Amino acid sequence: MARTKDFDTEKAIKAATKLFWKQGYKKASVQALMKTMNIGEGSFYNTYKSKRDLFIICLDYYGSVLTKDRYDALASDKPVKERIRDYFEIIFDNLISSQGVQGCLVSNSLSYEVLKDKALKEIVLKETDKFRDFLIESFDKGILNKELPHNFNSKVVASSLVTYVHGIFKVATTTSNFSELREQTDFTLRSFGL
Amino acid sequence: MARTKDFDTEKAIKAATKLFWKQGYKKASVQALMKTMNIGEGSFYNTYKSKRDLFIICLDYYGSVLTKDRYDALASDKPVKERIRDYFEIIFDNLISSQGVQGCLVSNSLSYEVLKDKALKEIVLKETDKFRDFLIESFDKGILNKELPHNFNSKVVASSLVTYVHGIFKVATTTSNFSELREQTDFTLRSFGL
DNA sequence: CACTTATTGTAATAAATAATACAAAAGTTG
DNA sequence: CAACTTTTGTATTATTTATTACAATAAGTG
Repeated sequence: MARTKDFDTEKAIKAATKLFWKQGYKKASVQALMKTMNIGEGSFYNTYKSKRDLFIICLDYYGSVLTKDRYDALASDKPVKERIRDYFEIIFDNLISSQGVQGCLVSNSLSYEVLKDKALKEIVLKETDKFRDFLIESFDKGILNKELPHNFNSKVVASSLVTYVHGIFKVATTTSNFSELREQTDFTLRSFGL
Repeated sequence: MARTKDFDTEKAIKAATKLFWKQGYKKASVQALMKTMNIGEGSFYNTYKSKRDLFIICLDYYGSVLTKDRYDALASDKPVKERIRDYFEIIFDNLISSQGVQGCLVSNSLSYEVLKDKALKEIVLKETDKFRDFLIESFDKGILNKELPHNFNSKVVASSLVTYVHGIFKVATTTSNFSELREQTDFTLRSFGL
């Protein structure tokens, strides 16, 4: 064996993920990535092969670490409607307190640059499917506990909500009026029977 | 006076608008724009000054010409619920029959590259406001005609629907399963009391 | 302590980008 | 038809981009 890495691997990935999150896959330049990762050109290509390979690692990190709290909220033991509200509370907290980090890395990654790459597209789509499946599961548990009517259409509600959430992330890039967003989200949830 | 332009101005703008629509502001290169506009380098910068100035013209063309049918549907004399369904019918027709043209130019333009430019941002936001205002007006007419309950909250429903439509355009870039999108849209509209 | 091997920074490369300079060509008007 | 002015294509520039080559450096291991 020889020398070990100088930089903190997890910190580097976390910083890179945040930059991809903030600026998107295309816009986040290797230069900027290296700077925020505290890493030199040599180390970068030596360790991560390419920007694309780093992005894959970051998507994984985002899905498994940075969004853990959201998914935990959806899977908690509270009543369904509280679970869903908790989820959106985290989303909105994130939107408000974020230092330039915009919405959701996965949603932001539904862009030409990413989707034209078959492998990247698959990863991103798998992640959005995961979100929808978590919602369905959370709803179904609510039906079982008689908190939702037995004819509640989990699949359709989940799909509609996923679409709506994509919209939120989009709208959030243009407005700082989060109370309005909260209000309309509350309306939407109630309309959906949640 | 001297010689007149060789190329068809309206056709050129239409082609440019479609390319911006398809690829987004950043990705649509001047080279590609010139090619689809059937125009040379000299003419391009001579006539349109810059890519940015051309984009402003295209945004205007999109808002006033290319989306006329959508807005006409919302303003027709049919009952509210039919007006809204007509609107979405046009949207879905557009999604299905489009040759690579994705969703909505304005919604697609809510991107870093565009929003960082104050003037462009203002134009794009004005256009989304226009859409929301058309919805509110359409709803209010429905309330007046007793087609909607008197306590129907036009503003909140309109805002929520705008957010949802942004989501649709996002989701549409990843799926070709438009019947599922139709189904969930129908569910959403009914949930919103439409 | 020296040897091995991975890490790291500097310099260089190659491709794509928006925009400019300028001279040749072409149409309109008197 | 000739003067005038705009249009147009070519060549050039300046900038940004991801990636590679390579030599110097530093850390473990025997």
